[in-house]
Amino acid sequence: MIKYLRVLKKLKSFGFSRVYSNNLGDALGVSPSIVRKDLSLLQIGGNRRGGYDIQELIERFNDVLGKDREREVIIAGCGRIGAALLEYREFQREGIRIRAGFDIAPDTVEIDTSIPVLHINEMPGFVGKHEIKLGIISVPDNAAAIVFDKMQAAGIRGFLNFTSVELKGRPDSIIQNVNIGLEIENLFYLVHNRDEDLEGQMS
Amino acid sequence: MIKYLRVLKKLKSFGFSRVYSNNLGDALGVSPSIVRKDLSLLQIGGNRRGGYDIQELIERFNDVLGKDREREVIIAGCGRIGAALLEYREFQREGIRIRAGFDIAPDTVEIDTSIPVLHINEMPGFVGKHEIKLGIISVPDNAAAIVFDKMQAAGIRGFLNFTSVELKGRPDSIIQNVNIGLEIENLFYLVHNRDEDLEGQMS
DNA sequence: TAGATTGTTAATCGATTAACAATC
DNA sequence: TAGATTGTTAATCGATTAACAATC
Repeated sequence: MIKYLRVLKKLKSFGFSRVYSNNLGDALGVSPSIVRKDLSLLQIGGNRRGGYDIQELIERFNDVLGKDREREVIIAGCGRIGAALLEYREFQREGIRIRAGFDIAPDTVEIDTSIPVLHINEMPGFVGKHEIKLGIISVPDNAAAIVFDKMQAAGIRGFLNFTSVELKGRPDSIIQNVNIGLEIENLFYLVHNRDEDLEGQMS
Repeated sequence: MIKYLRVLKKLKSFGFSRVYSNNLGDALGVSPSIVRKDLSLLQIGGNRRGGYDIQELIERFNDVLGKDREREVIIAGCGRIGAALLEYREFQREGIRIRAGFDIAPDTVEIDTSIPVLHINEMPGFVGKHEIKLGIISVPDNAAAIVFDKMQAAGIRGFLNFTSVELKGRPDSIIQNVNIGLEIENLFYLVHNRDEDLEGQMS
């Protein structure tokens, strides 16, 4: 999805103006068929000879992805990971704005940024007032469930969960897990069983 | 995969000794059929009346996942993210050991841990000497490719990539991407298009 | 026109699920 | 034995790929 946009922008910056399902697929690591299907799904027509117009694609993707809307997020838990995210430049570059960080001990958080760090109790009010819809959870595991509930009650509907707690939310909440420990465990497994070729099928 | 082990340990800590494909599936969020298939793939037999023996499953999973082997990893790039990972407790708890961090300016890295932070030039020697097979890449995007190449040349075969650069490696290297920006972008998209119900199919 | 690429349909593939005989 | 659960096969579902007519 967003990968399309990145590739398209890169292509544009290289001076291309049109692209074939073929090229796009290569760049994205998917088959041309999939590209064509995706694009027709977005109701973007190509030219049966000259491929697709890059500028047109970019505009349509910007539209679909809501790049023009306000894209704001808060962070709950400003420990090691949370603080690193507060200072993470990538976000600005992508047009994502971290409105605030929250912690039970905001005074102890030392970060080199102008983003305010407030007490967790102020979170619901802040979220309501600014109509924030997305939140990052980087609190200790044992606080995850409580903080999650509070965030949901405050109106947040999209969650990036850095804890290893499996959060169960309302049906209209979307939870994306980033479980670094699990990721590494899996890597160990894959690297060790690469050649042995045991069951490569299991999830 | 590793999730099985977590659930099984939890069940054990609750005092259970046997479990049904049914229960396990619920806990894992998959169907009983899948559990049965996975387990038979691992060549673990159950009892057609009493389900599976939890202890037996744990042992078998420990074996397959290589929990008993040395599980060591290095971190290249000790900036915001890298430093946070160096101090990340989850790893120890899971039996993963970070042997060292590497940076172009190791002196400037301030971390509250006994893990050594060395100059990136020492990385190949260190990796070779200790036979490290896994590495985390948390350098700036523009250094990603070079560092990746060096790591591969040094013998690392499993990578956790925190940059937004698409790394292309040898066929026997395994690269796992953790792209936080992309994750968030996707969340924005999902939250906004949840109800509108535009194409929920695209990758 | 001839050549090339789209848009779309049909075929393939793989993974999930249902179902049920085997059996503890 | 009767009841319940496994192990496995067949059916279903969805996603990917192949293929090709439409057409620029």
